[in-house]
Amino acid sequence: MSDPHLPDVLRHSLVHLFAAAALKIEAQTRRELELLELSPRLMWALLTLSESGPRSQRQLGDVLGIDRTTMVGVIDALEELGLIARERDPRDRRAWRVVVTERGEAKSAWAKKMMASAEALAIKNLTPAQGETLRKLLLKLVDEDA
Amino acid sequence: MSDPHLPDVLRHSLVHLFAAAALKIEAQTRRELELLELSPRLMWALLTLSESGPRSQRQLGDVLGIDRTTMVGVIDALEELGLIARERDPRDRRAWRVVVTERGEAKSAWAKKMMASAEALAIKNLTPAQGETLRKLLLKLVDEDA
DNA sequence: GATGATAATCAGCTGTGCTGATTGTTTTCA
DNA sequence: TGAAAACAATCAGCACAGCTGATTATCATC
Repeated sequence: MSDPHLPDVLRHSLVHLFAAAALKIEAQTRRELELLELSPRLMWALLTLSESGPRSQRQLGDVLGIDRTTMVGVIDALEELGLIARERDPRDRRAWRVVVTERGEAKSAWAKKMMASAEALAIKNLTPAQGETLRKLLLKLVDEDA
Repeated sequence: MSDPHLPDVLRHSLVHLFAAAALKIEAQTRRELELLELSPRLMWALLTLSESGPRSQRQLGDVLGIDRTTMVGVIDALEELGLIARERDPRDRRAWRVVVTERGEAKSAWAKKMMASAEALAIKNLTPAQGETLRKLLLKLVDEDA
């Protein structure tokens, strides 16, 4: 799904257009994330925790669509960076309560700003109005099924 | 990047919206491709060959963004299905000339129709006008850089 | 004609995600 | 109450995809 002379049937297909658009924004995001020393996945986990409050690893994985066994490593990494902490959940001592540290909250705030600016940069050849239209259409397309 | 209760910052982000939209259409496409007994990748290769004429494996890989060593297997698979044939290129006997067989052309025609119907189904909660707007915005977003 | 580049291929490395088993804890319900 | 089932987290090891590097045959250069 790349560039040089892909035939029009494919170049104009929605499958390709979405994939290419996603790629473009992800590339921009990834570049900025390197400055924050976070992988996209770590950022998603951190932001979700920061926005939705403490969760067990299992719950967080369900929300993010990450396998339970893979989640272990993600949380390990965030903990090593001092961005989250594992606390025993007193109401269910099988589970960890994953909480965001002060440092994690600060990083999360930065990440949110960074996402906004990366988006703006990635769609800069659209007018602001077009950008809004695009977002609205995508939300409608993605949100519900019929 | 999944569903149940992703926080709004992420749910409304373009990164997520594009990824989710791509996923939705890919799922639809993949379902229909199973009837054609093709993987997405094989379809892309076949359609590209059919649209753009015979190519060497290397050229085809460049167009599709597929590694030369991976390309070998793709062409093997298509050949086994009788959809393409390897001919020696008389002007450069190092390279294969990959040509689409009659059967491959027939399959390719089906695949094109299938793509159109999968797209239509995937965006059926948009009006036709909205669908066109979306495609136009995506093309503008993706095509050139500035 | 010798040197370096190029197309296709293959063996084997690497990274990512998963299955299945284990440990400790909770829930269920006989 | 206490035995059986369910469940959170973890780990070891498998499976798969994509790639690096080497090999063979051919071409281009000079």
